[in-house]
Amino acid sequence: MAERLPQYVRIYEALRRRIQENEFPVGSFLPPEFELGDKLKVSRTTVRKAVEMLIKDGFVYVRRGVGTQVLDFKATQPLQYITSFSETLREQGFEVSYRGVRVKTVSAPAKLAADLRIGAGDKVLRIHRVALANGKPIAIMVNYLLPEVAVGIEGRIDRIKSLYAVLESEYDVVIEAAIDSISARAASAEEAEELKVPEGSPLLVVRRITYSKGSPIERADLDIVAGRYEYSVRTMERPGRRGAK
Amino acid sequence: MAERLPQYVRIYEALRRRIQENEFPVGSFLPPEFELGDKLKVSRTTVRKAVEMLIKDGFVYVRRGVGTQVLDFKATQPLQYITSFSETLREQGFEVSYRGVRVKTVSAPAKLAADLRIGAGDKVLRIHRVALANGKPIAIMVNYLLPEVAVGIEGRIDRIKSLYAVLESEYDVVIEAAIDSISARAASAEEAEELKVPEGSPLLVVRRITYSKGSPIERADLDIVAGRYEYSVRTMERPGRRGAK
DNA sequence: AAGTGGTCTAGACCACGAA
DNA sequence: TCGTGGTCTAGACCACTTA
Repeated sequence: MAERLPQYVRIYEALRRRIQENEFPVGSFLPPEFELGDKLKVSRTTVRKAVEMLIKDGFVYVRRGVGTQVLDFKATQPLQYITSFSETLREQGFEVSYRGVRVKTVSAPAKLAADLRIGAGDKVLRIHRVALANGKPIAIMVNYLLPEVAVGIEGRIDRIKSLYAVLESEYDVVIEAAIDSISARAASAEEAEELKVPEGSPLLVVRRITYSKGSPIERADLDIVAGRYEYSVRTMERPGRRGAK
Repeated sequence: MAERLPQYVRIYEALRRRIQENEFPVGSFLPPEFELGDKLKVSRTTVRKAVEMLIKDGFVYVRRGVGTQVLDFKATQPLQYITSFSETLREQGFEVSYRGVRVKTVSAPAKLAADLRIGAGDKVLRIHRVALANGKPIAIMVNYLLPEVAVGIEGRIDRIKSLYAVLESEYDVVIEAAIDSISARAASAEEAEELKVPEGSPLLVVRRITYSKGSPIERADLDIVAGRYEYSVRTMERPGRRGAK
């Protein structure tokens, strides 16, 4: 059971833990990079990779000539990673279940085909579900999967709690990136019926395309009852700027 | 007028340009890293920093033991950076203007104070505007600014096209990160009146906290008419994983 | 076996901020 | 002036893929 993680990841995790356990309180400075390198018996380059991860996750703020300062991470959660709708809800303490699961192989209409970079009319696996949080409808979820990605998944959809987790663990699919487009609209009569809300109720609409090995493998369409879910994301500045004037 | 950019940024820009100009077509491989280093007279480490930027922006996909392959970047736009609402609209070809600008110093209610990490009741500058795209109302924008951040900005709000651009260029404020929380709800009677839509129409609600030097400096509340704007974001996998089982 | 990217070293010099 | 982080070098060895 050897640790297979690179040193910089281990150092990142160690520093993060020490920050979270208040060994480095909010507002204090981390030891200088060369000193961390000496103590941990690694080069400064390796320390810097760990510090870069801390920056990306919002734990520290670095000022050249000054030092690396611990931020109030409790108020600045790291959220720039791919999030799963069902897992996010579970983390918030909801019991997530599904109702009305329908699986079908369908021909992709033009927009979907373009999103998945396949030909219009090509077959995709369509999984339609209503997600319930603590037994209450919260979203209509429709996933369109490339058929070759998860062969035979149709037969076990009912027992799946998180589609992404199953893809990663059972089908060796590593999801590397996702693009989410978020908008809002009013619920149609049909959607209102499925979600048990009045027709015309506002819905938060998330359309996600997930990528593995540089190519799209899935599109997910989520129609979420407004007020029961909030989508959060942390964005960062572009690197390599000079502020002239 | 010397270039003050680091070499890795220049190499990143050069590679990106060559990809976009089809010198490296979609699906082809970039030269190996050591070869790029030789040709450009830099170390492989520097080349790697440039390649990491290309990965983050979704231009290439790297496989160990194989090479660095060019992705279909036209379908996978880089969108993980802080975006300005008004600038995004302008890029889409809309003429953006504002109506009903109201500026006022107000006492922060509890939630706002917590978001900005100030005391409840402390003074903040409140800027309330209705944004118009091609003359048509598209969003109610309310910005709450820490008073010390942009002293005297009240008098020139009318002439400001992009708040963030003015903060960066005129007040030397560098916005380094932002956290957006996105939800949906129905328009109240008052909001409907301001936006010229029927009461109860769905709104896309974006609440953003912007950070400079590790601390919050502003909160923006956007209530956007549904269907006229789409929020897009690209998220990535966590680094440092091993898929056991 | 050969070739690729992934990690890491032990230095060096520069740019910036504070004293 | 001094100490910090920012950039960069010229190597080295490892892990993985393909043949």
